[in-house]
Amino acid sequence: MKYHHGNLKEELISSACIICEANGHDHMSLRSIAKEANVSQTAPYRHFETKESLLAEVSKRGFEELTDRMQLAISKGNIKSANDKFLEMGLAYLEFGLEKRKTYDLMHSPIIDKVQFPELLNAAQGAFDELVQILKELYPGISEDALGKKCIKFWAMMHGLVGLLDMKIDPDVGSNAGDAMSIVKEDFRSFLVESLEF
Amino acid sequence: MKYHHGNLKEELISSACIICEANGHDHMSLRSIAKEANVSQTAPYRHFETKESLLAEVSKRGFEELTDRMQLAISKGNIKSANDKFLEMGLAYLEFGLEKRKTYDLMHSPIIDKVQFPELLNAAQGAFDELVQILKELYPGISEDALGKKCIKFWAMMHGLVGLLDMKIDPDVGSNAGDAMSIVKEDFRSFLVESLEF
DNA sequence: TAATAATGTTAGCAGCGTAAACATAGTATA
DNA sequence: TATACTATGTTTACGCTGCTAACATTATTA
Repeated sequence: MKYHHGNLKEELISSACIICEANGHDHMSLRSIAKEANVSQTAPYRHFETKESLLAEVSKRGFEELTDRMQLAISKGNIKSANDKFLEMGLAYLEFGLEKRKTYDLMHSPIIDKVQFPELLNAAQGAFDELVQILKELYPGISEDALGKKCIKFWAMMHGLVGLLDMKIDPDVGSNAGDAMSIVKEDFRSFLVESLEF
Repeated sequence: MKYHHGNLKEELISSACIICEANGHDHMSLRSIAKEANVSQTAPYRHFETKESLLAEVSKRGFEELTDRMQLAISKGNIKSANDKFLEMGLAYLEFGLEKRKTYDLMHSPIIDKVQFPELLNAAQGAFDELVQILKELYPGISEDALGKKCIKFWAMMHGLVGLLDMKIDPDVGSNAGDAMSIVKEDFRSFLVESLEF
């Protein structure tokens, strides 16, 4: 057993990512992460000033993965039109939110002050910029003001939809209404198409 | 100093509401609440099984206040049309999210499993039902399916907008884009009117 | 009036984030 | 190569946390 680990920082981060998605960021302790890496409880403090800064790193990687997924979604060979790209991107966003729900929660949790972590802020901005680009493509010649509004609306709706997932609140509008997400899932494409007509 | 407090449960809840909105639910300890009520650290356990169940009560009251605000907004004397009611309700929702941001965060935090607290679930459903009612009024004769979709979209967008507030992410579409919320605030009404045409 | 239930206190556990002091290993400089 | 310096690890300890168990006091009910 050598004294120096060699790759501790990276191992702590990836462990944190796994534990965060498994247990949720609120059930994740620095000590348990250190134990899993077979180092002492305080070893992480040689690489992260606080627990929050480790969480910020996890959050940052979440935004990076989200960005990657959105880029990948619109760069598929068979996707041609801006409209299709828009749909695929929306789906990619929702899928990320569904599959990495706990990480998604961390990314939007108020416990991390993004202003204190410029790299995190940058990663979050990067994901948002993907959306801006596709909307620019979709509405060529649109005014900046109108584009800004469309971005906000679409982003807000996507974010709100993910939030609805585990709210367990039904749009109780009738006997066979079903839960919110099933409605969205059933025909997400037509759902998104409608929202294009904001 | 009498042994029995007399009204401890209620005092703990209202203290918790205040501390939650002041510090955020993640910077709120049972012990500090107990101290503020001049009782021992463990006294709260005679009224709440866990800390989570006290937070559930705070969250529930948040949803009740939100519901009250939305009801109040549409019952003003000068509001007549369904369209105006819809706008006022949207404003009321956003205002609540702005003014009680920390409480709003708790209400949507994954740390409380709403399924474990039926009364909380009920309160949340109550707020959602307000929206359903107004949309029913706005679109008489609408199919249940279409109504469900409109509810989801509108709710998601409102929720997403509140979330945007402290995301510090700009829709960076130009030099004078301004931040997301200022765009919304500037002309929230026209913003909402547009989203009626989902 | 006596038993019981409700509601408070005290003491103590294990886990947490974190700071301080110290140990070891790798790196740069003389 | 010897030596200083820096990076990265450990040990110990502090105060705070949620929570449990055992006990004390008061209110209610039979």
